[in-house]
Amino acid sequence: MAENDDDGAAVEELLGTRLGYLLKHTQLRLAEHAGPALAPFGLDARELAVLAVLAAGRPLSQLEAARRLGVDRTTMVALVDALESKGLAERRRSEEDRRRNVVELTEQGRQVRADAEAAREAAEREFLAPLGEKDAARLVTALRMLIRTPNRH
Amino acid sequence: MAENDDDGAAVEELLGTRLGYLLKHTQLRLAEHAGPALAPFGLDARELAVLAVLAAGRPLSQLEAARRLGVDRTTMVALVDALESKGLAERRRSEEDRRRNVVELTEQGRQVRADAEAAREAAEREFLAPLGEKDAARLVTALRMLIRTPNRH
DNA sequence: AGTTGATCGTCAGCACTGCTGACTATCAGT
DNA sequence: ACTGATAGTCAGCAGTGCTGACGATCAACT
Repeated sequence: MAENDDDGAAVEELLGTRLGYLLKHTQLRLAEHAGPALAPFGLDARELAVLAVLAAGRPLSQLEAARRLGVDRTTMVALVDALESKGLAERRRSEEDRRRNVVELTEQGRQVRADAEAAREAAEREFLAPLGEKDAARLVTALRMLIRTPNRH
Repeated sequence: MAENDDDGAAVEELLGTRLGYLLKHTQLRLAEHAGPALAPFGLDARELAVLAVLAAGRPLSQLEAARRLGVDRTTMVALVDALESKGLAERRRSEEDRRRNVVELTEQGRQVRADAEAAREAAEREFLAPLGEKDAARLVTALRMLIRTPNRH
């Protein structure tokens, strides 16, 4: 082959410092890893995140849940649709403000959430394992900081 | 407001350990930051990555370029279309293997690539600044390792 | 009461990305 | 010449994320 040895190394050097590339492919790898872990529960990561937000405190309206997840309110419609059709959550008209749909987990939803969360955590730990505990923690901290830091244009 | 103080803190604790959430939102923040930096060149990050791969070594076929970037070959068609229409790259039928389109940068392409790369690097440095040099380097190393590590299912 | 402006949920529709499948042209081996 | 594989192209589909519109509802003001 004319394909010499530069393939791996060159790509490494070219793209290995591109933050966008690194983030994107890390995400892809994580999805490959975590997807199968959640499949048995009939959930994907986004749906599980919604369950987690709903299970956290007092019942939330769709918009509140959307804001906490950083998704659009129109996206949340489909998300809640999915959870409702799976019997994991229920919409209920708010009595105080009848514009709002209060979304609450069903008993099954609570159960599935707990089990799926455990599976997700295990999958993430496994995914991060090659870094070692200290570096894994540093990675999480770093990402959190980058997200929180306001954009100074 | 009934919205108490739990908002920020609760989300932090709930989602701040979700690797998928962190990666996704870090990417969003980066895009917000780097997008404007590349806009003056009429490029987005993906197109610039293609330019970088093409400028790296000997001329590549579309498929080779696609493989190095980790994109689909059908996606590369549109990517090269865009670069060609901007006068930054040119397709040329390979003489050795007439199935292949060798893609080469134009002089303008080389120029734009160099300038845009500098802008991208500056934007990324700025984006990573809150971490400090050491932690920024650690982040890059960690992501690289996660990508390279084979998925052990 | 009536009016106005905002908010929440919903839907239709658009854009972008990433894929599959089919097709043509070409190559390599038989 | 025949076969199987490969490169590029295109049409089409699915997922995601948005905008714009709409009806219902609320809050404030007249």
